[in-house]
Amino acid sequence: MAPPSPLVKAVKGMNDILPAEIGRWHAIEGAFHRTMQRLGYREIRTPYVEHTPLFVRTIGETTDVVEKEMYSFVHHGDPLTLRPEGTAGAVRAYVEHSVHHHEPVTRWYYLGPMFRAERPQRGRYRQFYQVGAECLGDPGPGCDAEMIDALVGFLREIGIESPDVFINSIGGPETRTRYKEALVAALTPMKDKLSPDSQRRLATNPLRILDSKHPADAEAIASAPTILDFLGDDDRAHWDELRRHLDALGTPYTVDTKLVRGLDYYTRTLFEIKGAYDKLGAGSTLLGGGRYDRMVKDLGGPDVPGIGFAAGLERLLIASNLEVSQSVVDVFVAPIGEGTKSPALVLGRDVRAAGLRCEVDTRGASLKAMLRRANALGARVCLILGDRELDEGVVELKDLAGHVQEKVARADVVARTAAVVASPPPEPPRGSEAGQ
RNA sequence: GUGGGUGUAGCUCAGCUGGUAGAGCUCCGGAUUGUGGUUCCGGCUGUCGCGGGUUCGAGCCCCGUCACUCACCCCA
Repeated sequence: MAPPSPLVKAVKGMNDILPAEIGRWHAIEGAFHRTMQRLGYREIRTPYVEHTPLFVRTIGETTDVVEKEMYSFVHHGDPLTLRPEGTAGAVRAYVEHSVHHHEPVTRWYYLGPMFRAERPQRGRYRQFYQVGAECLGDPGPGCDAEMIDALVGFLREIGIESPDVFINSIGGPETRTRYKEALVAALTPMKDKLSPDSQRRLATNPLRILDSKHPADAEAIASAPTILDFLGDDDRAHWDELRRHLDALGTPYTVDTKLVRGLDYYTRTLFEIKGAYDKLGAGSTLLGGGRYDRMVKDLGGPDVPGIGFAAGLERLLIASNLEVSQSVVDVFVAPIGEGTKSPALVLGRDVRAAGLRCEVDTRGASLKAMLRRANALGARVCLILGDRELDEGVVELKDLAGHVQEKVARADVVARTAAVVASPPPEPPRGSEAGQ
């Protein structure tokens, strides 16, 4: 291997997605577009860079994301940050454009890169891609149930066998305050036994202790009070109705009273979907979301509730077993001889005008090399154009899957090529292995 | 940020109790002056991650460092 040169080395945690893999990305992104559009969501694209205080305010000052994972910098005196998640920017846009004046309910989805300076791991990168959506203006819980149900359908559609839904409610601010007090009261006596992280969180962010996987915390977590017991009447009614809707939709779920999130803006409904444990290892959370009824108002907007979710595309890619075609072109044009290059270019353009994908080889390579490349590109048809064919006004049309070749008049070539490309490939010759 | 594992050709990897590098795949060419995918033959690519140490001699042992990776933390 060449000596490592910083010039040709991607930044840690940021990687290239090469054309060989892009087909799978397109497949999942396409399924996501379709899923969300069927639900009446429209795509929004917000900047990758926002003012730092937007994230500090919405995500929370004491969260790990804000404390140590943001790519922040000062540009001409402005504190700016590469977005670590999508909700803050979407809500900022909602408020900035006074969208609530135009419509009572707003359904937006997005997809794109996010940035967090974490230690890279399987399905976890510093520049990573999320798909997500926000529904603003509907307090739920019908909206919540519909979103969860649709996401289960989406995951199944991209080949994730049995997604597991986990839900919880952390109520509103009053519920949370009362619960926090009770939790701190319950855990303080056993503070010495807690992990160092959890001891610190007892003061800063006690809810997060519930999420700890540290063995030292297991006992404390098991004995901790359950937030569902602290829900106020309204929160309780919201929670019960969510469960009724999910039952009506036939969406299986598990109540997980220990489910909390690392972002501070959530209220009431929280959900998480896991799956493909064998492929993802520790990071088997495919998707997470929840309600954030106070964020719009906190940012100076109207008192409008919201709910949203985000999923990591890299993880969906790992979890999904979608197979996609590796074919790059349908047709390959192979000119033989200098004088055939121009006619080959014209032929290629004519073929493309019929809607076919086509590469013209003007390297001047041998016919053998060109056919090899046609094969490697997954072309169905190779159009061979030499001086002989040019003189006769014909093209040799080779069906690479059928292993047959025919001489076709130049005027008929495009139509004939389209017909061959559209025809099913013949059965493999007997004696060859049955394909899987 | 913490802990473990791994760094040998473009890719996947072998390399014995230390004796100055190999296979398969890919790619290129030939067998077929103009016919792929199969077959046969041939060929290209390496500061063995980097730096230092031990040794007559290090891909192999020791130290450091960097990168990758897995787990923790956290999150999608």
